[in-house]
Amino acid sequence: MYRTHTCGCLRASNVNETVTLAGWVQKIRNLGAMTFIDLRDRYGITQIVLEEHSPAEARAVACSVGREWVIQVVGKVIERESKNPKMATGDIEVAAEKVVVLHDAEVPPFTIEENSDGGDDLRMKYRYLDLRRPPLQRNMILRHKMAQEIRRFLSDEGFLEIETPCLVGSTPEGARDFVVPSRMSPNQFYALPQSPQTLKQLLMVAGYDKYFQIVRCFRDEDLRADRQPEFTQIDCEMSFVEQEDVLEIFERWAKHMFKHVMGIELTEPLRRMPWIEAMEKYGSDKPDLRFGMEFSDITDLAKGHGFSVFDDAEYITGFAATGCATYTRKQIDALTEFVKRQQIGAKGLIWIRVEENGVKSSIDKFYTPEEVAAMAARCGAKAGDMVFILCGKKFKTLTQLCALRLEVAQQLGLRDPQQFAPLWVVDFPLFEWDDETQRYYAVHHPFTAPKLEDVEFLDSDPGRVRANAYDFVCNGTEIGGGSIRIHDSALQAKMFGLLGFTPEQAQERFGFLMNAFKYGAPPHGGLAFGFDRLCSLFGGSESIRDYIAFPKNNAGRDMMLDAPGYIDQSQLDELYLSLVKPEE
RNA sequence: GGUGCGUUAGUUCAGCUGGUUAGAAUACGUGCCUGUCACGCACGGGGUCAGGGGUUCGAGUCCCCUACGCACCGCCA
Repeated sequence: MYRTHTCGCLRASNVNETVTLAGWVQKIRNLGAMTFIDLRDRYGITQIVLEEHSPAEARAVACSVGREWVIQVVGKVIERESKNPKMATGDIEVAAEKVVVLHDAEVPPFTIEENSDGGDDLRMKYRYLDLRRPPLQRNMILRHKMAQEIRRFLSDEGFLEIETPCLVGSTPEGARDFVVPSRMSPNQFYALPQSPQTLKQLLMVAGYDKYFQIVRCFRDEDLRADRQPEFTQIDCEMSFVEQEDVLEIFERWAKHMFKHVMGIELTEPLRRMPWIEAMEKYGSDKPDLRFGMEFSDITDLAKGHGFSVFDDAEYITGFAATGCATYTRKQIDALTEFVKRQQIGAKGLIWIRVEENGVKSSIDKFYTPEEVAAMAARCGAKAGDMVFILCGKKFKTLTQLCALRLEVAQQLGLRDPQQFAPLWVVDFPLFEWDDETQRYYAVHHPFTAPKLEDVEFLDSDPGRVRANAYDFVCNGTEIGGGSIRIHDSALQAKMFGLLGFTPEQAQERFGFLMNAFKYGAPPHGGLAFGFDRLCSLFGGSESIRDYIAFPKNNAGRDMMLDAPGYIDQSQLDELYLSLVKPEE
């Protein structure tokens, strides 16, 4: 037997027991005649002690080991002479009688401690060492616990966990597919699923009216801190439901997760915000509601006073930055530079400083103090606040102001990861017009059902049609989203037409789904949550990499495996593939 | 496809306006030490300043290119 106990479980009540422990050497403190070894496994650290009466062989072995060696220790649990209240096992130590080296170790490239000294890339290359560290272990445990709670809740609600394939057909629209060549079908390719969307709809046709799956999805797009090329979704679908049914059950699910994972009771119903309100008040379809600073449309107040910047703008909007009247010229200039950066692209920033005795602004020469004060009042500014205003094309301006709002909130320390502000964003538009290709695209996907009351505008004004689609948003992050699907063949055919598919193209690309519907499709809908994002939300980190055991780097590479990599010519031959030189 | 920041000891970093032999902390090695737990003390080894090119009497430092890393924009139905 390698061990009788873990390194985290021994307490004063175990004193006088003879135990066997095994683990990694965290630290050796050799005081000459005495040697202390901190022995670590994922359960904790136990101090091993050797002194001059310890067996000579054990002492010799103990003095020879280094950091991260794997050793086994047999010894007696004794009460410590000097206790360590900072350690769970701090009342006891194990007086070693025998020490066995199970494996030696090279000096690790970074310290395996709570706060490592290693940089990101080094820790990624030696991910198996990074995963030994307590913070990563806590993250993996959190992820496990969350998966357990997801399964418990959904299973109790009658959902069946059903697996769908990873080798599927390529879908032309949406994200780029990862493709897999087929040896048995020369020149043909599987694709890895971007999500099991159509498969779960087929499960609804098959009568499995409550389905879920914690499932890996693949998208060959550029990465971000919150985006990996392979990621995990909590994928759910239900039959015979309307939007209200889906929101109800997954609101209970969300509250279950907050309660059982985080210990947070959410008693109030979740706020539901129409998409247009989210855009106009927060400049985003995923608003951060941990703080206020909502936007107000001041177009009517600002236009027509001879200030050409405003007069030429389609939309003028601003918000009151709480307590920022004290901002210096330098700070305002820094924020102006921030909004003018290429990624944001605003032309400039207008400000109004609101104080007890009046207002001062960057547009004082175009407006009377009363007119400036009216704009500030519209934005809800109180004495001590600073109003920031942007103008231009409506949605572009709103998006720019959103970036500023989040930046100001960051500076004010309002984006507290311990605080949670979840909500539903509802009533998304069904279509989005693309200037470049001069056609409408589905905001969500082509199976999303329009709102019944908006169907009449499908032909006359597609941009006005709202979808039965909804997102679960928390702290400025989209955690999940879904929709009621179209289950009517005629409406689905019309949708494909509006999205620019000929009936033949629609049949070729989505025929398997439309054909299935012919055999009796129930009304259905569902949603999917980003499991990695949910983990990082609960865990309090910005990056989902911290919750994935073996993540990819910025360029989509696995730095530990050094993948992707080249394959043998024989493998290529077998797959009927030949390579071309990338362009220089 | 694009923007920004970064790359100096095993590691994390400092290195000013270009100027003698590139430093600190930590880690590592050796020795001493009977109650440490960030042990202490002493000594020691450790550098292609990411790579290449340029400017200059002289480049870790300035310029250009490349590679790599991180963040972001585009992209992500």
